[in-house]
Amino acid sequence: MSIATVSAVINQTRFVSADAKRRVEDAIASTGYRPNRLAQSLSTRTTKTVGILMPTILSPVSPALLKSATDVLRAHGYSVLFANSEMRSTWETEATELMFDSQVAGLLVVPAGGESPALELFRKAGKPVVLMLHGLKTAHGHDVIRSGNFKGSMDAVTHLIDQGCRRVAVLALPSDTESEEERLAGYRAAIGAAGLDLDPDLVRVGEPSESGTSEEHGYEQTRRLMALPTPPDGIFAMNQYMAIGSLTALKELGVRVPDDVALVGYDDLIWTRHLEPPLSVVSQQIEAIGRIAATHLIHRLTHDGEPEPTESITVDAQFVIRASSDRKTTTTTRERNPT
Amino acid sequence: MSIATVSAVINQTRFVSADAKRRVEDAIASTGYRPNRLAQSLSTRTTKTVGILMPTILSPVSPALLKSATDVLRAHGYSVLFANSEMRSTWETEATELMFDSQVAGLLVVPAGGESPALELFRKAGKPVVLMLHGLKTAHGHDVIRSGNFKGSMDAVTHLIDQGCRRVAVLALPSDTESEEERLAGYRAAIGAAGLDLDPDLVRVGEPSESGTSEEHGYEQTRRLMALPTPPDGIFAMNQYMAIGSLTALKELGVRVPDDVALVGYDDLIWTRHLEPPLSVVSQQIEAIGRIAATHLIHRLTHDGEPEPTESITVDAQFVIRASSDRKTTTTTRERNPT
DNA sequence: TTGTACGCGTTATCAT
DNA sequence: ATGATAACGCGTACAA
Repeated sequence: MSIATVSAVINQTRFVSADAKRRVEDAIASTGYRPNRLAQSLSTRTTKTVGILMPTILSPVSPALLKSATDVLRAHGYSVLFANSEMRSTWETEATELMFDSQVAGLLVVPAGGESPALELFRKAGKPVVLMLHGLKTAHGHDVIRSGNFKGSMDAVTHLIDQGCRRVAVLALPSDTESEEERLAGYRAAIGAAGLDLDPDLVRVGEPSESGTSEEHGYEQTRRLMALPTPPDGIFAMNQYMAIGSLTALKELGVRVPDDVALVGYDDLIWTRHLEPPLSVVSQQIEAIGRIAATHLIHRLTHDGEPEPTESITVDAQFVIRASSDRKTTTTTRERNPT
Repeated sequence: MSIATVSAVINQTRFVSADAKRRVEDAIASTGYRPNRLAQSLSTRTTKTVGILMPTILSPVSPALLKSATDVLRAHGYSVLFANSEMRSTWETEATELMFDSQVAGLLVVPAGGESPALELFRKAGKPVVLMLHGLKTAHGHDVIRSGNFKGSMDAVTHLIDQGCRRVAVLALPSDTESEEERLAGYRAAIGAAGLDLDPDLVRVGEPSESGTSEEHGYEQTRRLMALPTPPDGIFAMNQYMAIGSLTALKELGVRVPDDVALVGYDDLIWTRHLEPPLSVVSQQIEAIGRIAATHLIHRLTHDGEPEPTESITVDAQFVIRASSDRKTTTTTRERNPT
C-alpha cells in the first residue's frame, strides 16, 4: 500500500482492489490517521474556506447575519475564517490581507464605510467577494446584497404621515455608509411625495464630535426636538438604540405615544415588542441577506470560469406596525409575533 | 537573489546585504508578491490560527464572547476559524474535526452539553483546548473558564429572600450543561440557608417535550405558578427570555411587581433596563470570560513544552438590583448604567 | 553574504 | 490495479 493507494481510497479517485482497500482502511483506523487540509490545499491550489469580515459583531444585526451565512457555508462544506474589524480601517485591511494570504476561496464582507483597498487583492486574483448590507462608495466590481434602506425608510415615514403626522423628525447617526444616506433619502422622498415641508430643524444627524452612545443621542435630540417652537408630531429613529433613547425622553416629558408623537424605529429586535408602547419598526431581513450572500458566493465559487456580470440584489425590509405609531386601533389587540 | 534570500529578507531570519535587500523589496513591490500562509504553515508545522466553536451564535451572550475572544487573538496575531454547531452534536463533531484537520493551534469551545468525543483528537495531539462558560460532564483534562453560576444564582435568591420573599419560585430550562444544574443548586442553597421550605411546586423545569420558546415557557409557567393555592411571592428566571415571558404574564394577571411578586432574571442585556419595571439580573461577565479564555489559550500555545496542570477559573457574576425586585426604595431613583 | 537542496503532507501524472 | 515521483510554496540546514 503506497502513498498513492492511500490517497486513492480516501478520495475514491481511482479503483482500488478490495484487498488493498481493506488494508488501508485498517491502517487508518489503527493509526488514527487524518489528512492534513493544509497540504491538500497546497497541492490542489484550492481551499474550502471563505472569510467573513464585519465591522463589529456587537450590533444587533451581526449575529443573525453571521449565523445565516455560516449555516449555508457549512452545508456546502466550507469553513469560515472570521474577523471583526471594530470599525477600524487598519484592522479591516489587515484582516482582509490575512484572509487573502490564507488562501480563502472568497470573501463575505460588511463594509465599514470608508475605502477598502485590500479588496483589490481579491479582484486581481479573480476571487469572488460579496458585500452585505450595503456597497462601497468607491470600489465597485463586487456583488452586493443590499438591504432596502430607501424603500424601508420611505415606507416608515409615509406610514407616519398616514397616521396624521405633519411634522416628522428623523434621528440619524453620522456614517459614511450608503445605508444612512439611503435612509435619509427615503425620508426626504416620503416628505416630498406627501407635499409636506422639509424642515431642516427636524433632521437630527449626530455630529461626529458629540461622542456618546446612540441611545444618548436619541435621548438628547428628542429633548431638543420637543423644545422647538413647533415640535414634531412624529419621529423616525434610524436605529433601535436611538429609538429607545427617544422613547425614554418622550416619557419623561409626559408626551403621549403615539397620540402626541408617533414613533418608529429600525430593526425588529426581540425586545421591541416588550417596550411600552411596543415599537413599530422597519424590519431588515437580515437572515435572508446572509443566506443569499453566502449562496451567491458559493455560486461564484463553483461556476468559476464563467465571468457573469456583478449583481446587486436588494432585499426589501418589512414594515411592522405596533402601538408606538398606530393611532387607529386600540392598544391591546395587535400582532404579537410577526415573521 | 535566490529563494533563500527572499525568505530571509521577509522574515529577517539572517543578514542580507543592503543591495540584495533592496532588489528583493523592489521585486516584491512590483510583483505584488504575498507569502502563502498555507505553505508557511506546512513548512513550519505550526499555524497562527485557533478555532472558536459555539453551540449557537444567536444567544444573547455569544456575540460578546466571540468579540472579546477574537479581539485578544487578533492582538496576538492569530486568525480564527469560526463555527457554530446549532446545538447538534453531529455538527459539533464535524466542526471540531474540520478544525483539527485544518491544523488549528488550539481551540476555544462553548460546550453544547452532551459528549464531545472529537476533543480527544486535541488531547492526543497535545493541542490546548479551553472551555468557556462551563465544563463538560464527561471529558476532563481541559482548562475551563466558568461563569459563577452557583454563587450568582444564590445571590439572586438570597436577595429575593432579603426583600421579604418567602416562597421563591424558579424558572429553569431543561439542559444537560453544568450551568443549569449549578444555578439550580444555588437556588436550593439559598432557600436552605434561609431555613425556608423547598417546595417542589415552585421549581419549574421545562419539559423537553413541551416545545416552544423560552419566552412562552416563562409565560406559561408563571400563569401556572400564580394559580397555585399559595402562589409565589418571588420568581427567579434563569434566563432573560423566560423573565420577559414571566413579566408579561404577571402584568396580564394584574400582579404588582415587585410588591406582590419580585422578579429577577439572568444576563444583563441592553434592554433589561427599559422594561417596566426595569429588571434585576444576575449579570454574567461575558467579556471577561472570553478575554481570559483567549489569553489562557495563548499562554498554553506559547509555553508549549511546560505541562502545567489544567486550570479551572471561575468568573463571578454580578448581581444588579433594579426595580423589579427592589421593595425598599422608590421606583424612580435607580442606577441607569451599571458596569 | 548568498545560493542549493531537502522536507512539510498532499494530489496527480506517469509508468509498470 | 498500484507504485514511484514531481509538483504545491515555503523554511532552513548546509555548502560555497
